[in-house]
Amino acid sequence: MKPEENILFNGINSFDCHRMIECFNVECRKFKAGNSIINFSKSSENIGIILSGSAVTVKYDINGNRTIVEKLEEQSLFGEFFTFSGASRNSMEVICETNCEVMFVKYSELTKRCEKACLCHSKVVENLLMLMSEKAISLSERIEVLSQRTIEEKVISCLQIIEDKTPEGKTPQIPFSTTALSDYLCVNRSALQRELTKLKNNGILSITKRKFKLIRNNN
Amino acid sequence: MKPEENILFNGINSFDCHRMIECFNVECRKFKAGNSIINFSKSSENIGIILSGSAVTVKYDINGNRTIVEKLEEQSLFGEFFTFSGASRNSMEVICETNCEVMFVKYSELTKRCEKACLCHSKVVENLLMLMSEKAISLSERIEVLSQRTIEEKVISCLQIIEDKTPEGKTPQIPFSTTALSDYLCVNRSALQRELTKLKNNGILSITKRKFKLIRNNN
DNA sequence: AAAAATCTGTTGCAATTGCAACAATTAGGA
DNA sequence: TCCTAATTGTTGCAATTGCAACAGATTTTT
Repeated sequence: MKPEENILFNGINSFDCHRMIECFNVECRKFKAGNSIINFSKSSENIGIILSGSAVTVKYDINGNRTIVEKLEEQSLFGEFFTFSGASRNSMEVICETNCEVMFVKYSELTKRCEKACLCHSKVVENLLMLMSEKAISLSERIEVLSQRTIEEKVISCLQIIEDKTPEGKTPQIPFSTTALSDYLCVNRSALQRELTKLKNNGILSITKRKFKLIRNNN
Repeated sequence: MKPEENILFNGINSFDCHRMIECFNVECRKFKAGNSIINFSKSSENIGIILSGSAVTVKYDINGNRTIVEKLEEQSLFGEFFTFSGASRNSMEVICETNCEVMFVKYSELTKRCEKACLCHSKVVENLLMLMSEKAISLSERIEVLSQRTIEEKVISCLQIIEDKTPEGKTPQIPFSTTALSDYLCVNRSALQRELTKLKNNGILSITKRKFKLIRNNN
């Protein structure tokens, strides 16, 4: 995907885009599946945007447990919160799931005022505010899931959020393998498996591969 | 507190502040303890800032269980994520704990370009980006705590974050009662109590009222 | 196509957690 | 001040969860 097709430049014409990409010193890099894009232990000045491929933000705790903090798809932003606040969170890292193209923009470029491209500059800031909001909402959703007390409730809450986001007519789909889902839900894999089987047996859930359907009893 | 003393107007002189407050059509309102400031089920154009008092963002799940999503103190922003993304998360609400003064700014006012006050306008946007980042970080911290597998790990993780934020020389302090802490950690109160007692008996933690100290064995 | 690695699904058992019930203490209001 | 409500601290028991170990299925690599 070309940098100017990125969601950050939404609503800005091609000519202005190219001018800004130059003006902002945008840097594009490619990464191979499995490699680390960025490690938040060293604080960075950059905001990253996935142009193609997918990645995950992971965190390792002291015991070596892996937690998937967030799944990053095409058009996802990362690093922006730490960049803007100056905080540095150790042991967090962005890892490519597939080969990725990534675009980096310096924070200082985004907030500085630039006479040449002032109009579209505010549009970029507006887009950035929207992207950050959406990301924060996905963090809130994660909290909603994790705040459920039992594995069963966590699973249902998670699947319901996915279902609500799935466009009319499409089949809801879990974006993870079962193993990765257990990392996302922060529970033991086999305990998750047990609950999934139970939900299936009780007719509450049907799953084929990653596609699923929740059967609600609307009484 | 006066609107111009608000953190959103950081770094902007008093004269420009007054000009912007007028230009932005800022609205200030007072709320009584226990009342609802805003209900996110109807999407709003406003960003709110607590000028005085404290409030909580609460969420009700399908079973009617109440979860405290966030504690809002003086200078806290709320509604900004939903405002910018246009998403509407039903069943979330901001409730006053004490009497509150709240300032509302329309989203459209913040992103529009304004010839009269352009320089300080970008400063406001920069401030807003920082505030949103900090809020997102506090959401990430919540996830970090909730992603711990056991109550013991959750408590330690939570207390460590508080300790890290406490300025040199001051005693770390839990911002909740034990009962509220169990809501924040999403665990059973008496189970939390049991773990706290265990940590104390094992010499890992000392607590007096809400003030505490973690005794780490740095091997 | 064979071999290796990873993922899925299952189960017994031990550890952790939730629940309920209770007494003791503290905070808040009349 | 006294009374009431809320919070703290404790415990036995039941339910849930984590752990380990395993077999089968699937995917990836050679």
